[in-house]
Amino acid sequence: MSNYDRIYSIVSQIPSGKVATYGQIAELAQLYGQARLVGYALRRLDPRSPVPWHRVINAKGEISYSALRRGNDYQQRSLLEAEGIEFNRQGKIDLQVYLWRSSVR
DNA sequence: GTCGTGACTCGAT
DNA sequence: AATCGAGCCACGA
Repeated sequence: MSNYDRIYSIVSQIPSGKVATYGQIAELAQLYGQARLVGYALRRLDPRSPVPWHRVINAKGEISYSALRRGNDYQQRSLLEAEGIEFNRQGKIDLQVYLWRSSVR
């Protein structure tokens, strides 16, 4: 089982209406300290993949932008809002409210 | 096999 | 509050 497989399976567990950070996913995938790898894995994911990639954000509660995504980041925000997640004035998500607390560990 | 890169994070400026 | 630099290491060319 590759690291990517673990990452995808964990991301798939995030419930609708909640979000998780890259670092959090890394920990759950037993890849502590390798948050970058999580982003790496999601980058090669297709936008129409079954994995809810849009529920993964950075530690600051913001959407991580990348030139390589070309507009998909805007779509991410729409998807999250459609699930009831709110963005504050600075385009940030309140992690205290929306962060996913995984039962597994 | 080597090398550059990065949807990140954290602590220090 | 905004920026910077270093750390992390699997992946793909």
